[in-house]
Amino acid sequence: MDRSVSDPGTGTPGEAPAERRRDAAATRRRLLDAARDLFAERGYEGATVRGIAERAGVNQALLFRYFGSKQGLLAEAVAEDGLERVRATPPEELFETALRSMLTRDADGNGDRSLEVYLRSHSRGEENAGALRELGEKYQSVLASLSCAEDAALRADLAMAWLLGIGILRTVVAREPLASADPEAVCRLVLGSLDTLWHAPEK
Amino acid sequence: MDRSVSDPGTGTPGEAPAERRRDAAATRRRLLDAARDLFAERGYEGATVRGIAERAGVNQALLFRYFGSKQGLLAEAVAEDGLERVRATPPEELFETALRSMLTRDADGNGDRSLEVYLRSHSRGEENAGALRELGEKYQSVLASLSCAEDAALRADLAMAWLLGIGILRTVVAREPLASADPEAVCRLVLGSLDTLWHAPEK
DNA sequence: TAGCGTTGTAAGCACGTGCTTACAACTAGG
DNA sequence: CCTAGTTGTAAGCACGTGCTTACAACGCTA
Repeated sequence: MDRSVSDPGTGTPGEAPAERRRDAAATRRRLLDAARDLFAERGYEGATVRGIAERAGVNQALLFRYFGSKQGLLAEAVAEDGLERVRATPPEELFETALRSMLTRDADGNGDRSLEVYLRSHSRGEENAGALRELGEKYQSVLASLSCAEDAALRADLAMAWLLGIGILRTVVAREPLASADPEAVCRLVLGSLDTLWHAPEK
Repeated sequence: MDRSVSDPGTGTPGEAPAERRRDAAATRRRLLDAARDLFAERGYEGATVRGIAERAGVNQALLFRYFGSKQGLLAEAVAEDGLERVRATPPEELFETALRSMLTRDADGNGDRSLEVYLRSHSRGEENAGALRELGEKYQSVLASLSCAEDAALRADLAMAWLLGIGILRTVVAREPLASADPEAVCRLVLGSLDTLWHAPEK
């Protein structure tokens, strides 16, 4: 994983590690970034290895050299981006953070696309379910901690379902008025209803 | 399959139109049914024309004779099943009806799969978005009539998002405990939170 | 500078896909 | 019975896919 590179000699010895013409670590990164974007935009099946390699500006054979398979690439991309956010966000903020990332178009290009990747990569049977399973379970356990009801896990699933559904309607169906709605307005509506979900009596 | 044949000619002349050995209308039906099921189970891209024809017990060339293309088949299947339900269900019952159909495994085989088809057929760009657009808009306009807020359409989108998200988590991710949860318990939680959604103040 | 492992490249393989075509088998109308 | 149109069938085409392989270009080390 760490494939770190040392200073090639004549390059500036400072922080900027002087562009190399042949840099395995750099092409790995480019592939990872391109994969994350394309998986989010077109789904796992819709994103082709040729497309990913092209967006990364890299020969497609290198994709298989560094990640073994398309699934391997997905697994590494999800593990890197998705799990990182879940780990770094306080539980009580996770839902709203994820919701906002779903609602914010990637104007500058970088938001967290991990949930979009998640929801669009479950297509083919259970082939790559393994890679996504861990991310889903992380979300579930964190969200479940927000309700003290006995069926907290079920409520967490329902919350995540809403997250994914909103993602679908926005990014793949492009449904109006949701797609262009003010994120604040959506947050207000969703978070209000979610409060009811968390605190509803057990039976 | 069973393609049993009765005697043509001497058959019962009553209402039952005596099975014919070559029956265009019947094979159209079989194709339509098989398509609805497979689109729901594997998604539009995951369902192959060969798979559909096989499940229907029909030569795949006939699929193209009767429906022109895979997209034509999808359009007709969605129009027949999905639109019919929206038209036949009272507005105030539509959400719960759809939710229950999402939560009820097709033990006997026939439930309404139109929403599953909807959520799993938006994959490739906007190719077949046309066929699905009408169904989505129908749901939206009916659900929007349940709230008298100015942003009723947005709230309808959010409600439908929840529906689709629950479908994803249940049928494609197979997430526990949601997948095996008691439909009644899920309905109670979701409908309660949805009530908050419909009646939340505008700002 | 010579050698050698690492990085990048081009071409292609095997397979699955949606769809077409040429033809046989059946049915209905005369 | 004969003929014409309808229904069913088998084979295949063109293309896109994930993945492999054989090879060239490069850069570090000795």
